[in-house]
Amino acid sequence: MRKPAVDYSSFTPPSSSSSSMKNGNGKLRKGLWSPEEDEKLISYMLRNGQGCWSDVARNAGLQRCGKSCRLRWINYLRPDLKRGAFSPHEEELIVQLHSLLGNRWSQIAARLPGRTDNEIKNFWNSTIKKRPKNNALLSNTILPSPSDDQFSLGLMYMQQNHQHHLIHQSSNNNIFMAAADAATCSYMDHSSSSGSSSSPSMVLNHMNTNPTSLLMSCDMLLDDPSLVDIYNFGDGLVELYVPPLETIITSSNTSMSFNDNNSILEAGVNKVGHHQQRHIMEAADRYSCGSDVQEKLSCDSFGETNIRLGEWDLEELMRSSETAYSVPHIDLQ
DNA sequence: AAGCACTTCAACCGCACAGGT
DNA sequence: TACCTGTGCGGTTGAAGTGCT
Repeated sequence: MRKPAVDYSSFTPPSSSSSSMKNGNGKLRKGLWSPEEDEKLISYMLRNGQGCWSDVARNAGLQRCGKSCRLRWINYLRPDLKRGAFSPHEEELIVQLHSLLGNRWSQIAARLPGRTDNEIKNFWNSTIKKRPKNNALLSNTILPSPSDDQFSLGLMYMQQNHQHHLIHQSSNNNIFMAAADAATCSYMDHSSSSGSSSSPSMVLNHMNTNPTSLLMSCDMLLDDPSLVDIYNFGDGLVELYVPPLETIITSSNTSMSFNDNNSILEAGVNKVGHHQQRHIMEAADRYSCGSDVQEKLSCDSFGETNIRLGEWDLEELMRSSETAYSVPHIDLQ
């Protein structure tokens, strides 16, 4: 049941006769999409781009709800989707990301360009989940933790030597994730610029449940010139690995403008450097706590700089992560 | 060839959240 | 403040494909 590639060259935008765009009797279709429906949606999206999905359904002449159109486009028709089986690297990445993020499929998918959350979710449920536990991980790091509780306990384990508290599923978790992401990104920069041979893995350290102290921890991580020491696996130091989202994005787009409408990215340099601050802001934005981070950083403006983001060798990271610390799997079932 | 069991994956459902009124 | 609408997410379902007997 491998999905076929979509041939966009065969789609010719229909002459936009508004009367032909109207729905018929108003009865919405369900179930599998026909090639004709696909063609209508693709043509409309290529001509008009994404707008209100209800309007898309209506204006494209589809007897579908907007939600269905969105799903079809995102999961199947989008031109930038990657087709075919998951590569071993993608597979390992999914396992590692799932060990950290749990069933946050959209966040996992965001780090796998061309893959959708639905695709990854299906892949996980049909393939990886069914493997014996000791085969679930290809080489390293944390065992998959299918529940959020396990995820939380894993984090608690990571922090126990610092007498920190359990990070539980709460609004604070977004900030934690932002800080964790930022720490990762910062490390990536640090590692690449210093030529460090340390494992390019994610550090979840000095993190706390309190959003403020968490952000301060993040600042500390980013400001500390001896950052690399954090990765030396001393007592209480735990290494995990999550690839920074933007480094993956830039594998296809080598530059990226931060002068968009996003006010968060208009922040500048104050307490931390450009690079580090950008990581925090981006991560914060991803985890919907941008205002908190912005307040914390109280920054100026990035200006209109197009920032070339660091390239990232996935294979190298995978090799390096073999040294990563393992967090015990805690089965709560 | 037919029937059955299993697998895959597209699509739906229900819920949460944000923004507008 | 309450309600409505749009959007996004994770869980689940069921149709279609595949393999085995």
